[in-house]
Amino acid sequence: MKATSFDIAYRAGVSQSTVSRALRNSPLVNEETRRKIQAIAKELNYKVDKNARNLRSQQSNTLALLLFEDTDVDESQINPFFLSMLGSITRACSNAGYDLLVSFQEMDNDWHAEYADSNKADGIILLGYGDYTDYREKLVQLHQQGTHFVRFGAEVSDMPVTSIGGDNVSGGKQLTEHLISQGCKTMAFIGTISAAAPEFLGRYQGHKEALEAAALTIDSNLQINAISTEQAGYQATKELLKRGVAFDGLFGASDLIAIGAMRALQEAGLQVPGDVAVVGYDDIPMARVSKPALTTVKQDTLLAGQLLVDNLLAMIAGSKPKTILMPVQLISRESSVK
Amino acid sequence: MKATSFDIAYRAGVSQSTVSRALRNSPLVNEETRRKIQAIAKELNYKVDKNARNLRSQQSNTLALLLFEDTDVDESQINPFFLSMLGSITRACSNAGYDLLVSFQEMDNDWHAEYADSNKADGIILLGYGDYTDYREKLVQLHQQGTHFVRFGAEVSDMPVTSIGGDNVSGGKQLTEHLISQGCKTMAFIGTISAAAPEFLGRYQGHKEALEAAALTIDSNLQINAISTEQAGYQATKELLKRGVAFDGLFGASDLIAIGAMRALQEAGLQVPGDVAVVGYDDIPMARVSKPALTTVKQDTLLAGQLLVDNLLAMIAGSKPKTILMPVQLISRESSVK
DNA sequence: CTGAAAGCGCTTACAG
DNA sequence: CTGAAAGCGCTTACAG
Repeated sequence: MKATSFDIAYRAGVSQSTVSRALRNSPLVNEETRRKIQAIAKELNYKVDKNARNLRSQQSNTLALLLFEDTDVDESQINPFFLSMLGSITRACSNAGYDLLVSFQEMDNDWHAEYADSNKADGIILLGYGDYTDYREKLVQLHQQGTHFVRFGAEVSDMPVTSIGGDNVSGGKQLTEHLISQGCKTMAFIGTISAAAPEFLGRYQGHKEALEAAALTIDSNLQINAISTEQAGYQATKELLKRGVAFDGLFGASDLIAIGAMRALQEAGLQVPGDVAVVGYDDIPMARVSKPALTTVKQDTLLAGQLLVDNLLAMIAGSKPKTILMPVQLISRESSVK
Repeated sequence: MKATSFDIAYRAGVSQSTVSRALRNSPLVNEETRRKIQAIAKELNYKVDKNARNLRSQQSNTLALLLFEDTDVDESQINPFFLSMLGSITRACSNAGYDLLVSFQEMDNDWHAEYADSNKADGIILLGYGDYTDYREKLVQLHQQGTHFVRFGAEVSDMPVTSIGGDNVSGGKQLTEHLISQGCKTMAFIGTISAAAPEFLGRYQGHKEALEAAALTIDSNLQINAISTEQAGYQATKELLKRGVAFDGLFGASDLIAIGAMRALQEAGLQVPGDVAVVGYDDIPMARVSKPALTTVKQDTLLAGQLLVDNLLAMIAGSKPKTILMPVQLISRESSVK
């Protein structure tokens, strides 16, 4: 069957302890002995048993990635924005010699206890926008338990948590200034404005700041709540059109919302960007492909994934939680250029 | 610190063995004793240590998902088609009480030894199209080692491996028949035709069968190799246009290829579908959004993910490998309807 | 530099 | 139904 360190010890004529040391590159081993042992290990196709190692050393060398979804979203669809972070997270983990456990969670599950307490993972990465109110409570519990975790998203007030997120206020501002520069005077905003959705709230705040700076009016009739799906964006925009308040610019709080909004506008016979200029947020792959291609704000997901892992590892090693605000980048495409 | 089964035993006034049994719902425990133990466990926030359990019981209760990429693809991008399976795979795993380890691999790495030998995972799920030649060799090794694994994709000839895949021949045939029904007479095929890419090969075969059945000619000048990226589809189509051979239908071997192809056609001043009808393959989210929306073949990724997990678990439990060919579904959209 | 020994926290025959 | 004991395969003080 599977070779153990005792099998190697026997063949090498040394003790099992020495095998263990040699394989872990301990300096406490004669160079020649080490080479001999490593040769035998290779020959026998030996791999250290992770369960034994982890049990003994009391660490799992594993990180857990938990993805959250709004429960009202189609089960099969994950927000493509978070998916795009998966690549850099897995890569950063494997570079650090860590394994990555991935799981989708409903907000209301018992996930906050599951991973760290069972020694499955040394730390947790949290990804996903959901109802912040539920979420916050679990975060508090995680923190009280002393679990190491990091999350992508807006800063969590009055709690020492490592949050890495894009600068939503700046992104919202840049997009709105861009719309203004294209001549837009009356702008709609589609996306939930609530403390439960701090990302969207930040974008909306930037949006307002830009409007105020340009002395443009903010009409609450031109804002409609929507979660981050194409369908929600479509419905909200149809609802908006029903209200009969004219607008020449539309800010979708996410790309999915904006893409749904464009569909609703086009179905209503409006030209994008001619009649209404549209912008989104996230720069998901779809944004390049939609017609017209969507102007948006890009968050550097590659960097974010790397930072998430690096900071989690640092926390496990004992450093303090911190907040990182990543710069965002405006990507101008056809949907907003009049 | 963290509670152990001994802590619970002490408080409950029973032996540690009884605690273990009670928590695993063994019938060998008095109902009242069990309730008492479970209450204490809950109170202490006790979770079974996975490493200890796994070491003792010699199974990891974990599956590994390995995603492969062509090395020439942008590092940050994963084929959205495979990503869409991630959701159903994680869900199927957690329903079965298994954890899922996710990792991206380069084809040339040592992944085939990494997981099973170290007892990290009881079985492996392989996802991704890559160069089949390299791939096949590793599969043989995995099989020889007795590792349990399943893969999504075309059947592997003369090797007992569980392969679950869509019916590429049927899909290729359906799409081509659809193009013929729209009046196309001369069709281009963009996608690598090689034994190293059996998925595309199957689609091409179905394509040819449909053309032959309709007595249409197959011009090798109208086929160009391309891997599954938008960029490759774009480049190949530009190359095709340079050849100056006229065509009125274009079959992209994947949606990404087809979307790149549409861009090249449109840039060349051709109307899709007016001048050239275009079809793709996979039904990735982008296909709905592109303009014109892309006609394609949908593979049931939800079902596929579930089957992959179910069959891997069955193999671990001792059942024989098998091949499953899943039906595919034509989705007709604007890009092909003249 | 090396070996003997303890022990990580469980599960599971074995005996009662 | 319950307990005492062995043992999964390692790592790591401890002693030399």
